[in-house]
Amino acid sequence: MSATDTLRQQLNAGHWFSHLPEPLQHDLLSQASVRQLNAGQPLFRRGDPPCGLYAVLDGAIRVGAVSRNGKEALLTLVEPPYWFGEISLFDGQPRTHDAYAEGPTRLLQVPQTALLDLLEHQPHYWREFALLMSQKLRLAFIALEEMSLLPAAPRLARRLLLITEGYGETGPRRVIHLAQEQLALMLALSRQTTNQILKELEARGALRLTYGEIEILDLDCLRQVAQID
Amino acid sequence: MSATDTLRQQLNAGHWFSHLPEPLQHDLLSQASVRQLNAGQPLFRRGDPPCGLYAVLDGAIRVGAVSRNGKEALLTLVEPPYWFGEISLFDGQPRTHDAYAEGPTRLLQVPQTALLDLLEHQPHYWREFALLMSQKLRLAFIALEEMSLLPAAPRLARRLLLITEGYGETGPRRVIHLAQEQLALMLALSRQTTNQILKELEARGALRLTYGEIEILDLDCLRQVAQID
DNA sequence: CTGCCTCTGTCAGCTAGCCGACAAACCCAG
DNA sequence: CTGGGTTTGTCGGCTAGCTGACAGAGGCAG
Repeated sequence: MSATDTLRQQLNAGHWFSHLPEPLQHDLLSQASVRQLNAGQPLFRRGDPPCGLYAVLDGAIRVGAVSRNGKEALLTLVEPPYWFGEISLFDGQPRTHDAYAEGPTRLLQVPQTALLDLLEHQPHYWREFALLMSQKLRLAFIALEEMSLLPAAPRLARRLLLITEGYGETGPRRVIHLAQEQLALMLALSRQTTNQILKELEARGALRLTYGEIEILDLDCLRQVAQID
Repeated sequence: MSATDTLRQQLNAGHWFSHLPEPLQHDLLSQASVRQLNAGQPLFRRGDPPCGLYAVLDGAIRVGAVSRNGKEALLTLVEPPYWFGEISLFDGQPRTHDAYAEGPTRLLQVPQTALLDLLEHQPHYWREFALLMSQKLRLAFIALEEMSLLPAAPRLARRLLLITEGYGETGPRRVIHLAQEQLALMLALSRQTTNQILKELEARGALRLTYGEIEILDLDCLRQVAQID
């Protein structure tokens, strides 16, 4: 099997890519190059000019921002085989977030110019890329709403459900590899509060906590907490 | 001057529409119809099927959602000449929010089918509509981040700045017609806290409060509070 | 095996912002 | 100009979640 075939197989695990028209899949792969990042290495920062579209192949990318008083907000942890970086493709404006590697990470990059060339000749593909944006906009709206309407516990439960389902992109994952601190940053909670809620969920049998990992045991229990507690 | 010319003039006050290619402006207007809503009348609800793209001509549309325990989150108040409703155009999925008229409201509606027909023949226009989405995604990201990183006062100040600048779509407005309760719902603050912060800003001379209105007096003062307080 | 670093678990304060309550001001329809 | 609905202004008490601190446990490099 060729290297490209391996890539394609890996990427097909994600809904977005696997539902693209075959010619577009081919074009994307033929323009893409693989990049390797070391742990903690930055990919881009807020304010950087557009540099293209990315897919995570191995490892993970932290997408977030740091306020000037040092507090960090983690928007999300992008895991294989999720695509990201499309906003700047559309409006040509600078990056909205910092992105850096969480652990050693392998990425696929499709450069901005190659994409724009492709779209010049195949303008109907704009819609496919916009689909990526619509997914994220829906997720952002949900997050925004939960932030104002829900207390900590159900919010955390919902996020865990989203993560196990790969944010709707992939099949379910039972084990989430994620430090509690990271989860806290995503939910705008303190590490301590996060730990307390997780412990409570563990006591209820919804999940099991181990070092650097959360294992989901009982989806229904989690859903119950996620509704209105 | 014809009715269509009046419309066009009104819509050209917004950046998005005024920067569209002239033929697209024409097509949009020729497919559009004007709708009148009474105060409080719903336009669509969360979960409704796609029904097209809208522009506010007069009045305003409340976009938000109500949780099952009755708490309300107001995402935004859409004012002339802002366009909205484009997510469902791209993914064909149900509406993400409830939308209803705040006071008597005049809308322009371009039906979903007409848009899809148009885009069938002019696929490069997909990008123009995606631009609307990218604006909203950027705003949503900013809101999410501020929610987790900033305390109440600077968050409120920033929102006021955004509103006076028409969220980047129009020129500045000195007087904001908005009840404090609405503002509170947008910021996920209580009405009382919102009032307290506004009073403080008034004492500093940043603004003046009257019944149902906020008049911005000193942008620099507001910016200062908006940074890190 | 050892030492160091990261991550988890758990305290005991503390405080920002919530909630309920109520009075005053404003607006508008009859 | 009157009366009822809406919006603003302001209290005081309450509590969810933050902060800081520290001990223990797991992982890993040498």
